[in-house]
Amino acid sequence: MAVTIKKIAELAGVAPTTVSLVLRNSQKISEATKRQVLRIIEETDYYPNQSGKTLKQGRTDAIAIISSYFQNLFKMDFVNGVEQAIFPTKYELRHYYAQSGTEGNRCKEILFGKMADAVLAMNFLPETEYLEKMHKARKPIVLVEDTVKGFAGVRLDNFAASSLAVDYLLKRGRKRIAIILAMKAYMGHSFLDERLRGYIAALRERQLEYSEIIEIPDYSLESGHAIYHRLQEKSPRPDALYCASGDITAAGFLQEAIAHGMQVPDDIAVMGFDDSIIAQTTTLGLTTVRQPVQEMGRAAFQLAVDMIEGADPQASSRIITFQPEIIVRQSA
Amino acid sequence: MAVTIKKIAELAGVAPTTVSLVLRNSQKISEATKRQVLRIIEETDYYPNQSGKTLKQGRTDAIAIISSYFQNLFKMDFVNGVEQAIFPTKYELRHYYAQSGTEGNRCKEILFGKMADAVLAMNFLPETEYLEKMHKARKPIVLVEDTVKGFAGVRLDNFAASSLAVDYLLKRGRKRIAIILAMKAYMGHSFLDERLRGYIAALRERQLEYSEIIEIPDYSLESGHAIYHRLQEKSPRPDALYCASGDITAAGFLQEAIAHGMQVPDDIAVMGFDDSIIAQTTTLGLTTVRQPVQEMGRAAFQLAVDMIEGADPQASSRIITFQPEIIVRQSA
DNA sequence: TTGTAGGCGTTATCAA
DNA sequence: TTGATAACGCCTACAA
Repeated sequence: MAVTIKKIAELAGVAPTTVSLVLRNSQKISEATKRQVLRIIEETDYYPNQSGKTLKQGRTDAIAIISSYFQNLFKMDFVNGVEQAIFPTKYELRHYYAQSGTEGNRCKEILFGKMADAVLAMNFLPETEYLEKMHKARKPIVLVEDTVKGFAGVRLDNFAASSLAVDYLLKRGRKRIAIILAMKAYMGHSFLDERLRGYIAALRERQLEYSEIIEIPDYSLESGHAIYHRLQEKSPRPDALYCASGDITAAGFLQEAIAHGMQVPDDIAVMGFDDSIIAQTTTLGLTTVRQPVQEMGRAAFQLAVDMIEGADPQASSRIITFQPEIIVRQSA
Repeated sequence: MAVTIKKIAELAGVAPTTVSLVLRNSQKISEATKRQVLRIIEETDYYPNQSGKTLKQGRTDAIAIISSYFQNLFKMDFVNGVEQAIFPTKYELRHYYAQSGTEGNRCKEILFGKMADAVLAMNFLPETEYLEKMHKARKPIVLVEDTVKGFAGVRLDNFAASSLAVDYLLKRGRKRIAIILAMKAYMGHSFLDERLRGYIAALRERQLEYSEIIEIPDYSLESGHAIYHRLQEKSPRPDALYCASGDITAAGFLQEAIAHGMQVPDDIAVMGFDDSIIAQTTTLGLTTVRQPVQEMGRAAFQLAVDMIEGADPQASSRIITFQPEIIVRQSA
């Protein structure tokens, strides 16, 4: 049998209430009693049972992060940010995986089943109907990357990101800029559509005629390799590659292009997206569009807390937009 | 007020017990009643409160992962493995951060406070006294990377890893092999000591006279850059670098060395450690010593479950050792 | 300053 | 096949 508050009370010759108050360092308890009780607690390795507490208080002091993939670099950086922010607080982080398509249901399970006080929804977009229901039930949910007007979320200004990238490449004297997109763009991820629209708008604004959209199946290294071969079909060939599909694909392209004797950036300039650790460690430094992912994680956590604690009635519909930034290295 | 099992019972015109049985799909309940109850559950968005369940059952069905850093690539891959293994089970994963030095206490808090049924202890080594106490209390704890005889853990055969690396480099005709180590090696991480001992033993066995230990403060990219400059002081210079400090430092060295016109691997061969995503994405492919980190994560989870469920009395002292493997790319 | 009592939502036991 | 009751460990009134 585990040590409970009752046993501590018994051993210390006080009532359970007293122990409870001591644990929360109440002013109402005399120093002598406190010392006595704390000694017993120390000796018996007593730690309060969290379920009892949770059940009574009706809250878990936990934040859930739900995603339909296990781990990738974006998530790693994001979680890193969340953990930094969460550590000094009373909250803890719980990770839940949800198979693609079942995420909305998982959210309900977690929030209604009191498995967490708030949810950070990564990389998927629950139907608006769901979101409405959550709002009505006052269940805090923060959307990450893909956001919906009227619901809390953190996002990058992906439109601006593409403008930045195009402008930078033009300034570097490039004339034929191709954009690389992962197919997923067409599977309901509005933030990827936004990158495409930003690219098109930027070209139009600058009155450029050349445009080229290269689609790859996913944002893997292999898809990056494939870009090199896809390029051989194109005429005229682009002189710059804007890998809106992420740093990994850019790194993959670099490997294949350089292995085939291409000069980067002279023959072709290459820009990545994200500024993940990959962009920092490619042998030829990768110029990239940076998203402040850790900050986004911290902000998402803060937003969740604001919703939980209800301090700020605006929080539940606040969308925090982060600005991208070009990190210049050698590849462009 | 949230929907509870009582309310469902009331709406369905049955007793709470019945609802509980329906939820667990008991054979004892008639199909008609089941259907009726399930309809109500569906309609009301009822999900069982986990704290109630936990409190009653005395278990959380959660596994905790505790570490004294937020996220890095090893942890990312490891967690990935754990999540793959955990998903199809009833368990869930909770992440806890513990400030360096406070990890043991955090373990107690988590296990005695019923915050999780088992702990995966990453990257730190609780004192043996602590471990004994946990054993006595039958609290499952699995050590990751650094293990202690008599207590459950997963580890890499780091000694063999160094032998493999040295042998590979010798076979490639290298004569002067230096090992790179992060200072942390001397802060109580036996698995890093083991890499050093493996290196020394391998050199001795092959009767090589040259040996060189280069210490860097940490396993960051910048420390990798610094290696290049440290090399300038050495005479004779090594013709091979075994970065036991990890892929990131190897990638850093590659950047700096190539930027300064060195030829890799002709002037100097470079081997990384881990085979993280970094090793795959350096522009010049990084030859490296692979640890099967995801498998280690899966194994750690399984070991934890075996301990929780008590199916295998040996589990609580089982150490699972994984074998390293050389992944050949271009840098060595 | 400390103690008593009741209930949070669930499940296990036993009875019907 | 279903229902009543008690209990898990804690916290919050309220009483002493």
